Amino acid sequence: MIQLQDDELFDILVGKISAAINRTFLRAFAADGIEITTEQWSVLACLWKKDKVTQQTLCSLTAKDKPSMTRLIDKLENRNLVTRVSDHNDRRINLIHLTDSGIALQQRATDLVQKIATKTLNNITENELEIGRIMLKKIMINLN
Amino acid sequence: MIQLQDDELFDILVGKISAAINRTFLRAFAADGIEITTEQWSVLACLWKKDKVTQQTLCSLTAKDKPSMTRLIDKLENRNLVTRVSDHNDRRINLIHLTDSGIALQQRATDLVQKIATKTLNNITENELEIGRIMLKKIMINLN
DNA sequence: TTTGCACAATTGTTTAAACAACTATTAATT
DNA sequence: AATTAATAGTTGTTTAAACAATTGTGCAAA
Repeated sequence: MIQLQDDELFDILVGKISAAINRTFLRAFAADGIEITTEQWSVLACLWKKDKVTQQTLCSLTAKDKPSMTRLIDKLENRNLVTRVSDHNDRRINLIHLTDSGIALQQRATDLVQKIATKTLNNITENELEIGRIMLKKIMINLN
Repeated sequence: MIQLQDDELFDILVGKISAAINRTFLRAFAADGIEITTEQWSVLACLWKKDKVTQQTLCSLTAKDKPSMTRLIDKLENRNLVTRVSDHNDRRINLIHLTDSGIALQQRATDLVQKIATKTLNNITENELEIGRIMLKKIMINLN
């Protein structure tokens, strides 16, 4: 029998960890004058890796639904970080392109995230990290 | 240098795991005719462990802020699962009491959560679970 | 061809969450 | 005793997220 209350899995479960990470992110970004939310960052992070993809692709990568993505892209477009470019072959599709500002943001944001990650993972051994990742991966698989 | 993108820590980070758990919970509860949200359950779970505590205590236990807790308690009170009882010694304080319905719900909800937990943790070894918990605990500490 | 189905994205609506500001009560300080 | 500070809880407002329903486009079978 698995003991759930009072432990760290419970914390995941009730979203404590992701909420804490979210807060940390927002504050760190704001402190650095980068005015984007964690969600917006997660989309940008996908684009920095691979640009000019459909909104649907971004949905899959970030596990958000389509309406959420539409509004996330709206905000990123308002801040002039991305643009919607209609696909010539299939007019249903918007390809999301990074703007120059969007591209320019990558280095600063990545540095900042790296700094947060380092702090967040402080004092965790290689082994713990590896096994922990395996556990999380299995959890994700079991949830689908 | 820690590789963040494309892995399971990234999934925590962007809230994928807690969102997935949240969805699973909501659906399982709804399917069983239990009309409470994951957040409401997390408060009830605290109360089933220790009843008649302040809202502030529940805030700490669930890592939510006071306004969120006020509204959570409002909903639980509307569904007749808890009541606010003013403390005689300190009238600022509400002690949150489980009602009979609130107490009665415990067994069903706990069974259901146990079932979800078992499914979610399927195929994860004792060792992975233990090390994973250590990792998550350290992450929580580092975030505070 | 046209009818139906599938897909990409959007809009509408409800519900939750976060931050700030406020009220009421108690404790501390002078 | 009077004033100030601190604590518990609430309310107001903004912002995000989830679900359902809709629009527009492309594809495939009758």
